[in-house]
Amino acid sequence: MEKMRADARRNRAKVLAAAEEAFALDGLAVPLDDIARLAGVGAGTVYRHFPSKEALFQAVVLDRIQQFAEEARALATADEPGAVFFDYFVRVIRQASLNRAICDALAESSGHAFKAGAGDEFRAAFAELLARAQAAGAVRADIDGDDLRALIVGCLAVERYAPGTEHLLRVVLDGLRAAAATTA
Amino acid sequence: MEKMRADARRNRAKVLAAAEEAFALDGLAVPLDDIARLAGVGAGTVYRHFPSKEALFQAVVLDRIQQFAEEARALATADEPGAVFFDYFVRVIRQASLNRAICDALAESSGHAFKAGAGDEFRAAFAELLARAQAAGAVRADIDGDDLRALIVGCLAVERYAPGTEHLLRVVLDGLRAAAATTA
DNA sequence: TTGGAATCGGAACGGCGGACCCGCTTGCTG
DNA sequence: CAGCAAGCGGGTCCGCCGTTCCGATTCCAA
Repeated sequence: MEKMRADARRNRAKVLAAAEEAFALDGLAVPLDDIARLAGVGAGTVYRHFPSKEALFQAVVLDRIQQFAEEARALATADEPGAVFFDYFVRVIRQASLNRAICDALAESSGHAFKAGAGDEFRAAFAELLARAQAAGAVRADIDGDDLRALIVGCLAVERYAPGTEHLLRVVLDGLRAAAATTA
Repeated sequence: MEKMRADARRNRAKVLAAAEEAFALDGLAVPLDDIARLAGVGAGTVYRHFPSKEALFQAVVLDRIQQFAEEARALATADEPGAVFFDYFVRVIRQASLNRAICDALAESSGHAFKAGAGDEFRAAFAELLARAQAAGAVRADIDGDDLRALIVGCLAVERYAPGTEHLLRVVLDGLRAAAATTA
């Protein structure tokens, strides 16, 4: 990895940058040729550095997901766990709706996507925030980490279907605040 | 349409039945060849009866959507508008999560899908139920018919991502019940 | 029964997109 | 500076899918 030829390293970086941009805009749907063209290289060069389109995608989103997880861990000891939880939830939704790559990554059926476990890290860290908020009585109790992830996917679908409708996010947030017993 | 040859009419019916089954299972993603095979006819026969795959899809879902609209109109004069609204909402979600075709139909960016206006009929009828529930104070006021459709799409995304998690639907329902001012 | 037209069915076409390969280029090393 | 291996690129193959075409078949009416 370190003893690559200089031009190879340069091209690898160009491909990563182009992929980040292209995936952010159109998600996994972007053709690999477009990424190659944007990077100013041939498709073969992309395959020299990454075994498949999927691998390239994961290389692009992995550190962003880890960033999310890191951020969540840093917030795990904060005061006001309720406010912290909701702020974080909103931030994740906002980031993801600006970046189709994150969207697709979160929406992929859990399991085969991040074998490195970045997805699990994220879910675990988020679940910790959730548990604290629940302990503080700020979030209903009948929800767990997996539910949270599903809700995020749902919010992203709403955002994609009707962009710029932030008040719908509030519906979900209020639903999370509600006591479980409210339901008929 | 009436003076078709007997076998033609029979084949048309077989295609419609096969399409209904296949679309219900896999949505628009199902290859047209599969539908033809399931119907026991050739692809050419499908195209004799429907100008495109999209047209076939609409022929399949159109009357179901209209059925929804009809049902909503029938409920528009019922007592207890709040309960009626929530029941209807849940029923739509349930039906759609059992039928990928309805799912895809509702998720398609509004506009080019049902030029006959079945989609608009549905939205209008649902909006009427919504307005009555809001007038009765059972649903928050900062929501309109389009928001509702977006929420449905979101709920369907949740259901598809994590099947069988009905309690997440309750989160949204409780969010709809909540007064708008609850949000920080 | 039979002629011919409507219908059938699946082979063929075209476009798209992911993966691979091979002749040419380029940069490292001695 | 020269030689060679690593790297490059895009042309190519392959599979998938919507659509079209046409020879074979079936139905209807005279």
